Amino acid sequence: MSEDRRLAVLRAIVEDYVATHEPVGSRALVDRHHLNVSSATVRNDMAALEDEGFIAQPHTSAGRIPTDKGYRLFVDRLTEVRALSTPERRAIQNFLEGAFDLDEVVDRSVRLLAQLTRQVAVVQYPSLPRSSVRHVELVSLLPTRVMVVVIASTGRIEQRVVDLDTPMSEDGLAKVRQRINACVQGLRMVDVADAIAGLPAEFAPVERSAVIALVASLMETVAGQREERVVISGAANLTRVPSDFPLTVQPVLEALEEHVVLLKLLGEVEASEQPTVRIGAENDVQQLSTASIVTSSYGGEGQAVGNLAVVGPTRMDYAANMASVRAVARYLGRMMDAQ
Amino acid sequence: MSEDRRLAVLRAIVEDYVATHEPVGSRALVDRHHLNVSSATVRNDMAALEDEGFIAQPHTSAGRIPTDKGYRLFVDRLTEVRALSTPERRAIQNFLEGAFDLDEVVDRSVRLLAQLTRQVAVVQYPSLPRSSVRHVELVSLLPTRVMVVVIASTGRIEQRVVDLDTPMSEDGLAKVRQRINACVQGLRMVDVADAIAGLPAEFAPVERSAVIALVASLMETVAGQREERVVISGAANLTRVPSDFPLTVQPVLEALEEHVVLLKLLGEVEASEQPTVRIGAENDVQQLSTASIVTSSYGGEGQAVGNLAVVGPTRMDYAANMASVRAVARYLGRMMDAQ
DNA sequence: AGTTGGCACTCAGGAACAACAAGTGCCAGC
DNA sequence: GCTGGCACTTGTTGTTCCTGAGTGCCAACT
Repeated sequence: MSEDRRLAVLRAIVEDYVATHEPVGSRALVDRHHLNVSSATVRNDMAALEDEGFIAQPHTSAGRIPTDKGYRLFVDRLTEVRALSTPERRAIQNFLEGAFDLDEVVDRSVRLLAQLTRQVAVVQYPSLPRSSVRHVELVSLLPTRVMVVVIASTGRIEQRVVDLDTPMSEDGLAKVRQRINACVQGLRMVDVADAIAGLPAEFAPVERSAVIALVASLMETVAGQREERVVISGAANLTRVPSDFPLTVQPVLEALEEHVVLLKLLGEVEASEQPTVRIGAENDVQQLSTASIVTSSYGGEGQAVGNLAVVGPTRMDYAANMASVRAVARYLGRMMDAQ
Repeated sequence: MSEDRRLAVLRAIVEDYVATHEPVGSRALVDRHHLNVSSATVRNDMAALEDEGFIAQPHTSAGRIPTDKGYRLFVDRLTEVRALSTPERRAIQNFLEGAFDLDEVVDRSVRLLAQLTRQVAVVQYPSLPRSSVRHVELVSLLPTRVMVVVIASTGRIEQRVVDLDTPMSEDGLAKVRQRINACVQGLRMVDVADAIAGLPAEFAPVERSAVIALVASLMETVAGQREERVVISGAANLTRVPSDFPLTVQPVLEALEEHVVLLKLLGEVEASEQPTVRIGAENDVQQLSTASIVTSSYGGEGQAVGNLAVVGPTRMDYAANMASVRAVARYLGRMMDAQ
């Protein structure tokens, strides 16, 4: 009993099941794939695969379906992430390049990804702490009220209003603005706090308390206390599945509406630029134990600034989805630089 | 045959059907509501209501369900928008006031609305053309590249990058910034274009082309060519309906993902601060012909700057949803001012 | 006229049952 | 180690029959 053929059988089962969404039997298998053996032989292999836990039977007289473990083996050993075709890449690029600002880039990316994969797509905004400062702006709203605006290298804009206890003139504000920018421009967000900590000392005592307030507010902003933002698209794709999945569509949708859950989902995999796959119960979000997630980070110049993902049933086309995720992540990273 | 009783019967049918999601028969009706007549009498009334098109039978031997026309009559003549209870209002206010910036206000509003109504909620960002200018900022990225940032009175921030054909110094930029703000601060967006059209003429010829580019970019920004933004929440609520609705959940979800459709939906009703209801086929979006929409505009000081809506099956609790929509619209409008 | 009890009629939904088809496990033989 | 054959299991499909909720209509009552 050759080990190779057993793997080939597993691959065939996964492929067929993904295509048809129906348990696949030994007969159908030999018909559709040119394994040059009889159905009885395949049956023996299947029995072995079942013993090892790679496939399972929904009920005694039905075909087999892959288990999570089976998908895992499939992804690890039997899948090549194939590159997208040139026209496909062109389409992606054209679509993303039409965007004007960050909101639009992110919005288009997530929709594109949902469309390419026909699954639910999730894209995280560039994480503030992981990007750098392009410019800090101080806008005087009232003599004692200033809006602090931070423009990140990724194009993301963060703002916050501060009330000062002593009024500050436009000129004074200009001076502070100038000093702050001199200190922090180009710095990574995480380094900003240290860089400006000493600033208030430079100023005359009458201005100092106001400067302290401004600096504090800036620190808060770059600390990114505020929850990271994520957007999702393609929820409708969840409903487009045959009919037994609908039962599980509600918990999945609910989970996806919880930004906390989403961020956890995206956050777990810090590292790789290569797409990562988590299958069924492998991901810790209980409600998503019937779903698989393909994640990747994105970012310009090898520096990851955010993550994106595709969520779908475990019976998804892993190869295609990994390819799409990788492609969108790359172009998105490139856009971050270009902005 | 009293006209009043016929209306009472219709009301009872709507209420029961909304509660149970099952066709309601004459027997059940007299049991649950204290109409002091026999089921035979109610049957006569029902036959009349059916002739007039207010109710219908799914099949011969079943109870009646309201038609769109029936819901319409119910909403117009039989519904009082009851105010929310004080604790409810308090909860809303507390929840919304915790928000830091516009994104968070909008995000919280839409989630709140979805939670209150247990339907899908949609909130449009404050429309740029309908709000006014708080501040314009010009940020020099390179000598020949400037980011134009417009901060609206609602807290919304819009940005755009311009390439200049002649470089511009920081000082020059400061002068332009100062002049622009002097012209446009506090103006309504629609009036901005006129106000700055004459500006380039004030500047020396060497600077003029750059100023023209900046002014043009600012005009584009306030024109709001860029599509209006909307956010939705509560998609999971669509799946929480009994079981015959699932068939229609997909087109609804799809429609909701199309921002164009959403904006159309929200845009149709310009006017009233009072919640407006569109029932089933009354709204022109074909995919939503099995859904009802409760819309309202919101805005500070009687000035509408955006719309929000709740989308659900025609068999929704209109009174409650109208109350929630109105309440959230009010608080949201108040937040716009406060920011 | 308006209301009511009574009654025959309709029809969706469920239960019970048979026939069927797909698929399996296992075994003897090549 | 592979294969054909065969008995066995079980979900699916279709049929029939029954039940109950609900109706429409009519004759009688107020």
